[in-house]
Amino acid sequence: MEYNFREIEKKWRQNWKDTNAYKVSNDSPKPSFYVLDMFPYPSGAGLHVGHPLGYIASDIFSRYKRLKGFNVLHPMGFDSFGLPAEQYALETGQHPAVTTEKNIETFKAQLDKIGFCYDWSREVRTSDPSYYKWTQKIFLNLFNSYFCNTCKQAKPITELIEKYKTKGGSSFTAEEWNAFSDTEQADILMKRRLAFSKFGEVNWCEALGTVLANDEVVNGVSERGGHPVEKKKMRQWYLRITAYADRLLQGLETVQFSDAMKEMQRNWIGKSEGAEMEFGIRDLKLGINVYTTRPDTIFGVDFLVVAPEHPIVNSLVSEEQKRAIDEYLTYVKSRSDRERQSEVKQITGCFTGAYATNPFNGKPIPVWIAEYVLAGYGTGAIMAVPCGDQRDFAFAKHFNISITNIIGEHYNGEEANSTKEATLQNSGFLDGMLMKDAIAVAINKIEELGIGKRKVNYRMRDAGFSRQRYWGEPFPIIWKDEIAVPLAENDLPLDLPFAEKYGPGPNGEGPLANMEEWVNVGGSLNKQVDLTPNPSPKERELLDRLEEKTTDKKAYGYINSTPQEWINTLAFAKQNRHNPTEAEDALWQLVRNRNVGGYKFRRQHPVSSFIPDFVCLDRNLIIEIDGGYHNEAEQNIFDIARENWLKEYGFEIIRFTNDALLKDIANVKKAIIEKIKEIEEKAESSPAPLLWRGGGEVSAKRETSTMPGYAGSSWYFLRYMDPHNTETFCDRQASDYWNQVDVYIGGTEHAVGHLLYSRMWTKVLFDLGYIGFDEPFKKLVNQGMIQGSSRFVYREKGTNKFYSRDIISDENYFDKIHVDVNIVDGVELDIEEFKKWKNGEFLNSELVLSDGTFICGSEVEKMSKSKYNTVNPDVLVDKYGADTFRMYEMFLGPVEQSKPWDTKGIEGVHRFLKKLWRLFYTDANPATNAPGKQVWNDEKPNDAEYKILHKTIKKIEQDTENFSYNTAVAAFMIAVNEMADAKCFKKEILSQLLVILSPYAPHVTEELWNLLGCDGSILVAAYPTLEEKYLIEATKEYPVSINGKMRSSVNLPTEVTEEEARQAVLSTEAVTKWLEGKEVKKFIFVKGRMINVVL
RNA sequence: GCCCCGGUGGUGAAAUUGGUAGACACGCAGGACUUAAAAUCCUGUUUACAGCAAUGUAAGUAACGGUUCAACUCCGUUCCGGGGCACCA
Repeated sequence: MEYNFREIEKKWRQNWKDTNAYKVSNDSPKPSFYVLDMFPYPSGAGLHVGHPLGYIASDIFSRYKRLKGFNVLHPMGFDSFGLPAEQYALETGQHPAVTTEKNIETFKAQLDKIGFCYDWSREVRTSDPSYYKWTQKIFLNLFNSYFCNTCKQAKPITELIEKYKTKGGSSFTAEEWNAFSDTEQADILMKRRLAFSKFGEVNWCEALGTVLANDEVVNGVSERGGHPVEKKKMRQWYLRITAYADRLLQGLETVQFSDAMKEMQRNWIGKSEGAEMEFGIRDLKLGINVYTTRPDTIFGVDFLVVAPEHPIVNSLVSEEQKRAIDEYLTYVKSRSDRERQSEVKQITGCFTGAYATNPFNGKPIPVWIAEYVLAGYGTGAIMAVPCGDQRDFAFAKHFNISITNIIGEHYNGEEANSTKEATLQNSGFLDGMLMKDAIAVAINKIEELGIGKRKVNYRMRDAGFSRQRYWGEPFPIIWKDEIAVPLAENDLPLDLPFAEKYGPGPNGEGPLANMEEWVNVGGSLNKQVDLTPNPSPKERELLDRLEEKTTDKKAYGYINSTPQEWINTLAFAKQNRHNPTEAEDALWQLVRNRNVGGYKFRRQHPVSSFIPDFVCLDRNLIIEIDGGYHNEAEQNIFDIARENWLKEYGFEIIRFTNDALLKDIANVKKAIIEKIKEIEEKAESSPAPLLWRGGGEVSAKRETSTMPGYAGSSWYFLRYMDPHNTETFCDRQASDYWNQVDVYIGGTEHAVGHLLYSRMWTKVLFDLGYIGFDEPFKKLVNQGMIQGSSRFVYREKGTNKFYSRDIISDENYFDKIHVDVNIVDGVELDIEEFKKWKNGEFLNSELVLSDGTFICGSEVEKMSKSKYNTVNPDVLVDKYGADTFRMYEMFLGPVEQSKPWDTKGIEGVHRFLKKLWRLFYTDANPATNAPGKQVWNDEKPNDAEYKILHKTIKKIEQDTENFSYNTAVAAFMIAVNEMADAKCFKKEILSQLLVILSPYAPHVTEELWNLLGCDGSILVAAYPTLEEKYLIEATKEYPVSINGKMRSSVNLPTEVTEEEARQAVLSTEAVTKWLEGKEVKKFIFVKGRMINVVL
């Protein structure tokens, strides 16, 4: 009888399947334990040996915990929405649902071969409607929630609406709120929702006609095809993860992640504390807000720098600098993100001509613009302190700006010094203070003077949540006019419609936009949402008046002729708003926030089918800003006709030319105020009878984006707890029972993506009361990457001759070609296989050998099919069995460590299992055909044998708890070696050894367990209890050092006293030799450890 | 540039609170069994020097320095490798 792993493993896998051995119940008196793997994306390539590393580690831990008496949840599923399937569909026309299904089957078959203890009845797939129904539901929870800034948690948006209705908001009263139209209210609410929509920049690839995700853009060109990619503003969905920045930081204190992982998350969140303060601009009634973390350096400010994109720039530029600034702005616009990033060290900038005033010493400070200041961080403007900041220093040197030194000798004139330890000089009221102390003093002063305030900034941005893609969750959102209307819960799931083509839609929309029937819900919409317009009281009044006046609305031009036209008008207006001309922006800066006359102005706001540049609805005033083309005769006629229409609606119109406005904005302001006064004095200043809403047939469109890959993975760990629930995503009882994931195993590549998003979703669900914990993962273990070890053959350039690596002196004369690692033994090429490889591509090549062998070159690279360095676990499992494969992967080294794969050592582990087998049965003798015999027996073990066992139990427990599996495997080897040496074949010992080994090698241990005649399955055996009494030693071999160097050893009773030890040691021969003629200065005795004699 | 994590035999790697550096394997060398091969078993394997040998002496955990009776382990400086962030004020 011998270790026939193929039969054994097949037999037990079937048995475990038949008996539902891995099925886990939510109803158990045992304590719960949750071990989770990061679920895989089912790619077409299948598994390579790198994938199972983490799965094996978690499987061992699950089995161990189970033996220890826990009810262990250890599920697996698939992150099955995503880009590769869609790209594959684009190329081959195969539907992603089909390829995904196929890939999952392959994955499961491969995983099953390795013998994992997953409860497959709990499998989830993110692309399954029964799963994404709940992804959509949670999205709606996010959509219908806001972040309360006082209680720092998510709350239902209905509470906010109630507050607005009764108490108003920060910039409007309750009355005003109630008078707002639906659109206005929706816009305000959108600014608070946790999942929200706004215009944002996306990567637009004109050549591909599509929007690309960040990871599809490499160095400014598309990953596929290498086409240029530009930034484009489009409506996008976002998650307001910034609201949770602080809690995401604090939560890190409560979880066991590696320091590196925590650090990465902290960096990503990028919290910085400082102050925001205003610098007044001379001769202009303007101020520039800057953000700084070093207010202590305020007296060292030599210039201000504003981001080129900052809206204030236009108002700052002086007449003399206008040309230069325009040129610089043109230059900045011409620069791609790629250039800006790759040429960081290149210093560019331009002086605006404006001067700010240092509020503390009145010093004039030149204001510059430069691309090194980012519009998106802080206020988009900085105070530059060249003596303390290297970038500011380089800038000052480059443009010859004089540098003020406020840190004395700490500044050497050669480079900036960002120390906080210097004593301040030339710093007014801060003089003589240590910089780190001065920070608080300066902030207090700033607040006292009312020129600024303490401010915390985060580098993290809100997370983009929409993709112009097909293979993802559709948004349960319908756009009614400009308002996002959520689907009702019982209309979920909103199924992803079946697609036959996967090309992009119009205007940068995703493939779904091409499916008109699906997109246009219009009149066909019945139960989903009430799409009847709900006019505000003011609108209602206007509508009524209009109804009285006319029966033919279209004749009056009051409304668009079709709903579609109206929607187009709205969209067009929105687009205009986001692409203002220079002059428009300047005027907007002037009139926004009720800055002029206290009236609210809107820009690019539809009035019927017209979109005036600016409109004040309160005073029926329209402001038009004309570019040069308005001088042309044809345009002039149109302008007049349009004015007449608008006048008929009751509007007054004033016009300015671009140039006039930019030249003298103060004058423009005066003109507007005068006009308003004029209107106010008129008797008939009643509001204009206008409509800003479409009429006629009810119409709406579905959101055509889909959710990103991380949507489904942000909450999947909850679904495993209660996977078949049709009432809710996870029953509260189930999540209370299983609670947090106790151990989560996966790679570091998700450090700032998945791990942050799932932490945020957990916090939101916690805030809303759906679950009882606000961190999803208690402990995170990062498995290392298994790299590939590539092999190369070298072909002389321009020939068909290959040379063995060791006879090549200069690689430059050769083409280096990847060769399949599976046809190379170590570095020696299997020449026969090589000739057959790639359908005989190298059949006629000449190989120049050295000493009869052909040696390959080698290099460690990422494991990938294209590098021919992948090793398929199936092959190894076939050859050595799953138990050997599992143990070998663990034996390779610490789980967290990355290492190149090397199949060589697997023999050693396989030998170990065979040796284990021989403790039970001898091998059959093929020569004599004599079968192997049973060697195990029922004899009572002796103390020495108990000692081997319990020593091992102790070590395995420690190592397993610490995920130190490589040393655990070594401990098993030691145990088996010792038992073999001691001829310990006793059932009592062996059966316990099997139990502790079973998490590592489940198949062979189950077989032997049964052969021993033990009860039931080893999967549910009791973990042996450690009995310390067998480990107590009567004597100990104490190492003896002389002056710290190991010289000898002495056998002493364990409970020896120092004095006894001293006498014993000093009288041993080996020691007396060293003592000759010297005096013992010190005798160090560490009980149970060692002895050191100092001479 | 900044922030993490590493650096130990020919190779993968071990080493509780500082306490016998190299466990356990791979590979290699030699041997046993065998007609032979496979399988299995045994011995040796950090380096240098001395010795037939057991063994002894010296050096040794990237480099240098420090703390300590004692340092792979703690501290400082430098070098190398891996990962992350990258104009974040």
